Amino acid sequence: MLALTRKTDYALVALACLGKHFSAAGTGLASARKIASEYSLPLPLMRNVLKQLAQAEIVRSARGVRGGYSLAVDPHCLTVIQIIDAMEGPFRFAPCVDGLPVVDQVCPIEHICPIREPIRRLHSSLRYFFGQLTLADLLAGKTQVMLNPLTITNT
Amino acid sequence: MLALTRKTDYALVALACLGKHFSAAGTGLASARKIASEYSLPLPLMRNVLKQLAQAEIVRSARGVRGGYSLAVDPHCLTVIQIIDAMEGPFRFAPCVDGLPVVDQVCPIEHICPIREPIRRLHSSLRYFFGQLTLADLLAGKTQVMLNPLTITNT
DNA sequence: TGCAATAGGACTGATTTTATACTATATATA
DNA sequence: TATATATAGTATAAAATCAGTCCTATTGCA
Repeated sequence: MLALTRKTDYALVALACLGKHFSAAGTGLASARKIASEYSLPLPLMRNVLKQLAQAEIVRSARGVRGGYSLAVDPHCLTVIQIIDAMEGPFRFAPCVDGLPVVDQVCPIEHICPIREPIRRLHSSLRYFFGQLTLADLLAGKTQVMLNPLTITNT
Repeated sequence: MLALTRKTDYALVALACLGKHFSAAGTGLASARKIASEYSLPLPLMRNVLKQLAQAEIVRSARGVRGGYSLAVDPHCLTVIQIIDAMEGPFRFAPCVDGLPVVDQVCPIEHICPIREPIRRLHSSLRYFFGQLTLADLLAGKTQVMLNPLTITNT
């Protein structure tokens, strides 16, 4: 299904929450419990999501009683593709897209596949698009993100 | 996972195959067996894929000995979103996107969700993008499809 | 120093995707 | 008209992914 998973969804919520209170001083610590309750999301799930984001070094974690998570990077530098990659594994538009971890193996019919090139281009375009889009863009409430009417040029 | 399923992948291959031989006269009949063997894809799968495309009236079917499938619509009019919708159910960028069949129910926190609006906009943008993109675009080997550098306008 | 609150890691159950099989129906052709 | 070949529909099994739970380790604080 060409859709984000629920975990990625939760990750965006959590990061949006942490991002709101972000400053250069590195403030904005919040526990999984706090975030989950603030948005009425299941706590165990939110825990897993934040753990995964910590492993990807998108958030920093602090253990212990007054522990929690905080953004490890500036929201202007954190792109949606990084978040997707962290939560779902490397983004791929289709099963057959080349790039690091191809699902099974190399496509056995790549030399005659009629959709290989178009798929490859769409993959690149989408990856570029989500690689440009930052958490800060999402956070700016008045931000209108738009894909321009697509350009089709004969080259 | 933000990716097309394998079935959609196969559907694109099949449609590309049928589209190559498309003409106003409505030629280009090919059986599931022929398409599967031409691209070394599992026959039972290709059967299911074509059945689904037939139910969505994207291809026409002809039973019997010299039967098979042919495109039911001009490749210039068949959009990628139609193909995705037919194979995977209505496209949605995230689980929480509104539009017809929301996954479970209405989002219980929509009034405070920090990512609702951005997600909604991305969903619309992507849907528009894939709704503009036709099979003919994919088929034209020299077609370069590009998302323009995204535009962020403060409104 | 014990307790309560926190993150970390491993594990399990549920859902979706992928793939196959079987039966029924239609149809061209020998 | 018998037969071979095709789609239509339905059911089901296997695999992969996703969603959710449980237990352990760490740490601040009374």
